[in-house]
Amino acid sequence: MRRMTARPANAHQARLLRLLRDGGPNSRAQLGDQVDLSRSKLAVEVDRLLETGLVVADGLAASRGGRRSHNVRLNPELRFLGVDIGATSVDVAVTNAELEILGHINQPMDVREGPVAVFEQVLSMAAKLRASGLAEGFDGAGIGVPGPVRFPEGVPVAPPIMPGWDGFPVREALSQELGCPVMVDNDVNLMALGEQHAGVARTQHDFLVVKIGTGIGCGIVVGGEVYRGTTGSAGDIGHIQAVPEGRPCACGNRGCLEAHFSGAALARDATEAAQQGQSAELANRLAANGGLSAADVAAAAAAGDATALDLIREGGRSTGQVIAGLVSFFNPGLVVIGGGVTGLGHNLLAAIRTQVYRQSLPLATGNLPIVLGELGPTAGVIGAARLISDHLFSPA
Amino acid sequence: MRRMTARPANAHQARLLRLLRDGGPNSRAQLGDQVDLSRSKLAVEVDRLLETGLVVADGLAASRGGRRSHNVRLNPELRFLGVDIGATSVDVAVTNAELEILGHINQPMDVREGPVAVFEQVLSMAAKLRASGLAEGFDGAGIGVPGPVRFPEGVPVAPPIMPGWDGFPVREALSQELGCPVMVDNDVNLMALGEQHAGVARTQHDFLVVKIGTGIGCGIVVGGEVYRGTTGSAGDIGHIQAVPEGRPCACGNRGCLEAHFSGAALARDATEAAQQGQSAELANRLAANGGLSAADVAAAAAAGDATALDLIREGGRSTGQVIAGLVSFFNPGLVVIGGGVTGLGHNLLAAIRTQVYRQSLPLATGNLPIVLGELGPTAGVIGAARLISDHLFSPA
DNA sequence: GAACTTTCTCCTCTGAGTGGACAAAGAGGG
DNA sequence: CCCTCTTTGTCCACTCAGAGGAGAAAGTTC
Repeated sequence: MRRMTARPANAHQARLLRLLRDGGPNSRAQLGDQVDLSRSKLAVEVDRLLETGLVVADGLAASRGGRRSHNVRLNPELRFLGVDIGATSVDVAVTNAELEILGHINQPMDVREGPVAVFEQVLSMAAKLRASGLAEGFDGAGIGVPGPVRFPEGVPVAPPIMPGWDGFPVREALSQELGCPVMVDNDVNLMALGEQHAGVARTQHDFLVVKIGTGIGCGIVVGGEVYRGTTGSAGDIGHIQAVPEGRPCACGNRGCLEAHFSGAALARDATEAAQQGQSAELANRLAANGGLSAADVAAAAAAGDATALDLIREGGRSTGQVIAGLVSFFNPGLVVIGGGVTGLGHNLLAAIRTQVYRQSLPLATGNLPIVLGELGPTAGVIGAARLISDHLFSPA
Repeated sequence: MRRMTARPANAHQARLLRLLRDGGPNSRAQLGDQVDLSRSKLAVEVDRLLETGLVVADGLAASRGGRRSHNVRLNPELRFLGVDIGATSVDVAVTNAELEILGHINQPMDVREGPVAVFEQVLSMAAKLRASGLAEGFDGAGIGVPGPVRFPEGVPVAPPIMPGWDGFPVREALSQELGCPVMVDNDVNLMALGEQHAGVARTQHDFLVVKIGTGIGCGIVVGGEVYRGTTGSAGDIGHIQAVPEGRPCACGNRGCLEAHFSGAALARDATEAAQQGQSAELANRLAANGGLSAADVAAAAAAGDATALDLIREGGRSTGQVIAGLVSFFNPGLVVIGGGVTGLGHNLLAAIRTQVYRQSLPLATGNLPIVLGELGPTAGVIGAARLISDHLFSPA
């Protein structure tokens, strides 16, 4: 199949495409209710979209008491590629234009191997999805990387945990390989977009998404739009001081949040505790696996291990301490906790909530939900698809 | 004079009014260069604005090598009232439509006396300005209060330092009294608007303004617009923890920034130091004035008093600690320090800078100016005038 | 089968906006 | 002083987006 290259010609068409993306097949009449255009003008724009092939007829809908309506929908052959590069694994997924996941692969990986090796892996994963018949090609791709990005150019800048990626033209390179438009963003921002599109943040305009994985980052959404900051490093909260004179951090300071609580820090602390004989449960797991991960701590806590629970509570306290400051400052309508450590579940959440509600003022916390993300590992790839579709479904 | 009641009829007219506000008198040709409209359309809109009386002809400009242009300008008889209510004083100013201050009064006051008493004072100050011939009436007024505001309604909510104001219909009441449109906002947000309009932040889109006065607050500007948060309490950073297990705060917690550094905290610490004989300089001033203020500390530091300097440095360190976190999170392009304690000047600034540059990552601080506000006590009233003019100069 | 609903199309009308022609007013050179 | 060039401002004809109404098409309900 030839890939679509058409783009909406004006703001109305862009608006219609997004409505069809978010609301599925729709009749002209239903679209008209949402879009504040006369029926005649609406018909003209829909017809033009049909001509471009971005939108296709989708049969007759059931009657609502009168003439049955002719539905239209986004072309079901459109395909987006969503890529979420983490510190230690990659997610690649194919979606249709309505951002439904048609196929999803996760593989372990190490970003520190550099862009060339990682790209090869991503492309072979994409090829695999294509070979399985899910897509003949891609109309657009979104990709998230675990570090700051100069967004307009789609280039990582000074990423601490991904040496070798600084200045690598991710957007340009991937666009060449795939032959389609590409947008690049920070992985946390994509997670925020994902939760906004299909998760817990669907109705929110101003919210935060705190992703606790190998590192810690925060996605910021202001007025429904992702806020990226002046140099693309907004939300980089891993190095905010959580514990004065605390543990030394790779950044050179002491007491950074990331040094006290993150997938890596938790594994380290659990290993120490096991080695010092503080927990038989953790020691057993250490012996069995030759190492400990956040998942081991979660399992131990679930099994009632007090040491594991303490580690989680202490981490939640540090995290809550930092989030409390952000809540006072930003006054969000929602805080979403996500990332690898969400396996720690409600123990973690409870510790964070306690700290935030204690430290922030009532006006800011009064009606503030603090919840776990709803989409788990798919948040990133859905956000990636959303990113590129927002780009493509905007006036040329 | 009859007050203007006209409003721009469309976005073009609003745009033109703002250009004239920010750029002063202008010819049609110059306006056309900035506005991306054909000369014919532009002429039509300018003519309509002339008809409303919002804009008036302003004679001929010098030739630029051809026919001389007919300048137009905002009606020079338009008057805005800017009111900045602080914790311990009020500023009231009159501006023209170009937001130039024509008259400015400052008087001591105590917000805790409640809205009725404060309103009376504000109205008598406004009457005084009017009586001096600066205005025959007001076309709009902006007013700032030292606490969170439900912005759309113009009503303070749960303001900690201003009991009695909770839910008081400031906008409605002032509008009735003055007979003109009124907008209400947090005093810190107005300071940010002021510095954006006429101060150090003129070219910035994303920046923070930290106001250190009786309390501490932060104005947040995102994409050129003030961000107010979900419940209007965004920027309320006074109760972020700066010192773990630090001084008890009125809010019930310990170690809040405001408990360690603010006009009130500084006066308290200086008094303690003086009483304990740590500083002869401060003790002298205490004896002379019967009390100490931030200004005394500034004077003592300027005179070389080591204790005063230490107090300032320590306060700057705490403030810098909190700002460092905000910088990591928000990645602003500029941080402005303002409010009463800016009298402490460069000693304070240096301490803040040191702490921020040490604690935040290079990508966020690399090109980040941290500067004192440029407008001093006029920032608030200019911001107030800007607030109402933004409101009036937007499509009806 | 009649009356009422809903959907969609077609046609006419309005008003925003463009762009070109032209007039007005000045600068500068020979 | 006159001619040419430049800039500014006005007028007018033309295009196109969009609104809104009439009416056809297709169903439902009684």
